[in-house]
Amino acid sequence: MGEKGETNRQRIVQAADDLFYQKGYEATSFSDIAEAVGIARGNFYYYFKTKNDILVAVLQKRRDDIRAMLDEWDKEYPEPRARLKRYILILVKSQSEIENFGCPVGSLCTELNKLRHALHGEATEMFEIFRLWLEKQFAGIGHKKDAHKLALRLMARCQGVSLITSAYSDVDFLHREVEELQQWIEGL
Amino acid sequence: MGEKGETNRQRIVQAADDLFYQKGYEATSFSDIAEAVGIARGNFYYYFKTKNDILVAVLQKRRDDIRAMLDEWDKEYPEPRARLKRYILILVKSQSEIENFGCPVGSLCTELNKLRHALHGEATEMFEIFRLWLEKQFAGIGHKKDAHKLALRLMARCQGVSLITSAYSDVDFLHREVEELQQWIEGL
DNA sequence: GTCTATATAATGATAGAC
DNA sequence: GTCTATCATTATATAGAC
Repeated sequence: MGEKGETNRQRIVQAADDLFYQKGYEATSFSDIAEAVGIARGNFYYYFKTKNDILVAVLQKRRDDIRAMLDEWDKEYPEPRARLKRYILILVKSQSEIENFGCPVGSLCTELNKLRHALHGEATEMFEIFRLWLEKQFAGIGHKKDAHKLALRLMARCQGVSLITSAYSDVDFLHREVEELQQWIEGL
Repeated sequence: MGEKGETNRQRIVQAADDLFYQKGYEATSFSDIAEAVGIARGNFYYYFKTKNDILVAVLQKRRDDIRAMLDEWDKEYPEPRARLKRYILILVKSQSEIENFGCPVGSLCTELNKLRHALHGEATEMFEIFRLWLEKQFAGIGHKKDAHKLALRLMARCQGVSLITSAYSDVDFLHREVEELQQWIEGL
């Protein structure tokens, strides 16, 4: 595997990642991905044998991306409360994507769950990475006992905001809820 | 259109409704629906010409079902606060379906939005029916000015609970959040 | 590593006998 | 109203030339 090959493989995974998010897993075909990357369908199978293999790679990449993002936040924000507020701020920073396609984590988990897909557990792992990180931050502001409950609640509230925002294409709602969530964290 | 025809048509719509919820719209084929009803694929087209036509009928039925349910609640619960608490109680009453497939309204809206489907607006109409009804109840307990904001917030929170519950298959989380939501309504 | 076929199955959809 | 047969298209997937 030389440099060129690695790069092309990465391009395929990135294109699949985007399309699974924007169109959904089922609705995305090999042709869609191949077209987005600019390679022939046949060549496609040199990198991935099945659609399942691509999903494995996409989920792996997403988990890596999430871990890298949380590491960045840990460096940038020393205070646990500031980290919690940064988490909520994803909604604002990704508002246009959320308005169009909802949350990439939540919508993929929902779809794979309905498909009774073998990789549903790997998708939920994305939530788990966030949850464990959020628990640490809640514990850090003196809610060690409630950390689990609060972490799940915060994720759920952000999921709800994402879903309603995309259903209504209403970013004003998103901003109102982010404000309220920030105040909630502030007051804990 | 005789009685038998009406009944068979209703059976098709009911089967499609269930399958769109449990498997998703894209993942459900004509064969799936025909098999569930117990009729041949060919006969199927006597009732619906396109998959789009079935979705129209399913969305129509869902909206009718929601309106009928809210009318029932209006009769059963005279107090607006009791009505709001009844709304939240859907989560508990449908807990096993939610654990397996999430919220039928939210997940269909998300999928049709990603597909850039022409009927996405009709799906969001389901949320609108709930929202208008919730607004009335919030206004009825003295939150006329905040009614819009609170209605959307309550729907979003229930969506978040449904999504996390299904991702984790964690009905304990659902019960904890329902308890918290009931207290929130109680304290308003 | 990349391409052009091509195999195979399933999909949405139609025609027409009964 | 119901069925069988069939079509066109698209999907995943493979073989093999270059």
